[in-house]
Amino acid sequence: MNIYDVAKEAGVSPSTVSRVLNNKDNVKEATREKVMRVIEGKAYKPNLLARNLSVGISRNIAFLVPDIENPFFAKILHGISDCALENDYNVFMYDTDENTEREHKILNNLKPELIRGIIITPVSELDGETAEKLRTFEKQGIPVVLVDRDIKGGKLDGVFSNDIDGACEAVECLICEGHRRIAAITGPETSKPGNERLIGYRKALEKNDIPIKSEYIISGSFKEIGSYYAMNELMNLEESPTAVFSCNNMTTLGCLRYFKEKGLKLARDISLVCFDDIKELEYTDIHLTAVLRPVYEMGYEAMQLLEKRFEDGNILDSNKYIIRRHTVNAWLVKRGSEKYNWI
Amino acid sequence: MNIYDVAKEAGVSPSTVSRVLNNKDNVKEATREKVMRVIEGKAYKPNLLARNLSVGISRNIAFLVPDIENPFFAKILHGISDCALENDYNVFMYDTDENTEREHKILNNLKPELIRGIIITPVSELDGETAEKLRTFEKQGIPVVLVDRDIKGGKLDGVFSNDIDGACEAVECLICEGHRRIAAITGPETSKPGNERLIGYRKALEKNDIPIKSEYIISGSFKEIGSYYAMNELMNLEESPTAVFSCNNMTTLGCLRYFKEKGLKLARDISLVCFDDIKELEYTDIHLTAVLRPVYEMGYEAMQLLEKRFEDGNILDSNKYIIRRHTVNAWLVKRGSEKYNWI
DNA sequence: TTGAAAGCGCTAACAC
DNA sequence: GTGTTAGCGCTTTCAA
Repeated sequence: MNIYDVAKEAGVSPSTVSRVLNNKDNVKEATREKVMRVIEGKAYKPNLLARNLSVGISRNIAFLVPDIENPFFAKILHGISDCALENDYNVFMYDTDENTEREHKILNNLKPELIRGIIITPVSELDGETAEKLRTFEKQGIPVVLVDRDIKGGKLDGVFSNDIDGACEAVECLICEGHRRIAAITGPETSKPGNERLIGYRKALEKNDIPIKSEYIISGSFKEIGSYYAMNELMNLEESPTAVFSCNNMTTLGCLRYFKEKGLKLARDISLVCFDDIKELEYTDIHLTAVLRPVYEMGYEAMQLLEKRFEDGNILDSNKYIIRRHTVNAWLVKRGSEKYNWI
Repeated sequence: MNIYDVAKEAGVSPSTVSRVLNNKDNVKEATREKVMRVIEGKAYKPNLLARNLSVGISRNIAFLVPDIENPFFAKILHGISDCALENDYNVFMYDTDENTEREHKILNNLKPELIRGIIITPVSELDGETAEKLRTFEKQGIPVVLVDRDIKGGKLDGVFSNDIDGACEAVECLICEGHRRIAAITGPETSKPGNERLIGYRKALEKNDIPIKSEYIISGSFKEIGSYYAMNELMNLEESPTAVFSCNNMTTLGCLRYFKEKGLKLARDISLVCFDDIKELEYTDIHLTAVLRPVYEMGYEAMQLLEKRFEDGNILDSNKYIIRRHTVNAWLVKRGSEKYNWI
């Protein structure tokens, strides 16, 4: 059943059916109703493939995520997915596995004709190739919205969080507890989150006249295992830290693993504050003091930004191409892990 | 740039270009090379939309998931996504939010022309409408593969786990520890996992001549809050249970919440075994004894089953329509929470 | 307000 | 082996 069948049945031309289907106003009410009756009677649904081919645009968007098993990203995807559903968009999901090459491959295979826009949390901010590819998509009229992480050298739309202030607040909370030997297990410094959280850490120390010791700053690569080794290194220092700032949920797990293995008790032998929450810990003995963010909302808003870009029409047409970057605030929730000698 | 441009450039006809593009064998090697040079030189990529419209099939699949924030499903998606990427399929992700109506809506809006197949964990097994819709897709030549949960009254391909044996083993582990008053916080009995885990629970008790008390069986609806209330109800019984079998990761969190609030200590005041793991608890004081499954692999295999169905060709053509249902084994990992009066 | 016809980019049956 | 041509199902000028 296609548009010709409907036309014949309704005694009009295909173009009229098309007009009705697309809510054009230049069609007589009586005709519209006549056509609608056939459409509903036969439960006719237009073929999107054909329409997309004809018009040149689809209603699919692609989301490239570094690790869908990380609850942070699952929540982002949930937000995107909800907003997309409400506005009748479909979401392609691609897991880049925190792997730059894989990201390139996926980006290369992405068919412009199949997608209307891209939402991405890029693997690395150092990576010029991804940045280049994304800009190419923009030039082709396929807008890109970044989430959480930025890309190399370039301004693209995005939803980010104020990590500097959040991190600073977290570390100051440690300082308030009397800590002076505070270490940081960071992510890749080349990523916006990794970088900004480190800046926040530095800022807090500087503000409080605590000298920054380079041996107290170790990258855990935003991974549990990396963090575990980093923790090990830290605690083997001659003057080991009394407190740690962990830069994301994965590195936090690495810390916890280390503490557990070494029998270090949180809030007694060691203090910990971290970026991002781990909700499963709520009912355990681990009472994480953490910087929280409106994660679901970040995903939801990314999709909204993308739609705004669709509404803008083709960027190439206008010079008034406004970059939209939104930064949401993070906040600290104290639960006890910032304490020391407490128990 | 389209197939005509390539044809002109290479001095052949569009159909020859098409033949080269699709690796048909009836084209002279010299011609093929000539065409390939143009294709590569111009970095020409065929328009998938047009091809799909022409051939009538696409390389997109839809995955309908009840809750992408549940780590279990995130892992399933990861498996699906990896297998899809390897075989050059794209994955549409839809979150049904454990909501039947939403599931129907999504299924209704799914465009047959846009998808080649469906992988779904249906919200409810009681729901005839979803079952009906899925069968309609099958009839249209769009195969469906179930994951984890079954659908009402109908045999469709799927990947499941042996929940009966897994649950039984878990409960027997409690019995071994001397427990007699063992409760179960179940999921919807109308779902295969909910149902089978309950059967496993019953089987374990029967095998060990322990009478089954209906007040010991309460549904937590596979949700944290439902489980929390269920736990409350259980512990207010005159003869409250000494051990609990929790039927999934969400209900486990509900139990933990209750225990925490009431100051009940695991392995001392109460015992707990559960279905599915919560990996974040590994470094805490909660040492869950849990039934594990090869979750990632289940997702990966679901995608493989779907491809097998694609290879089968149109079901309507042949009467030898073989249903492929695979059941993976679950296994128990003891970590201590099955103990009682232990600490 | 409506219809005829060309076109979106590709495939495939048929002819040469 | 290769080219011609008629679709796939829709949109959109242009003319009426």
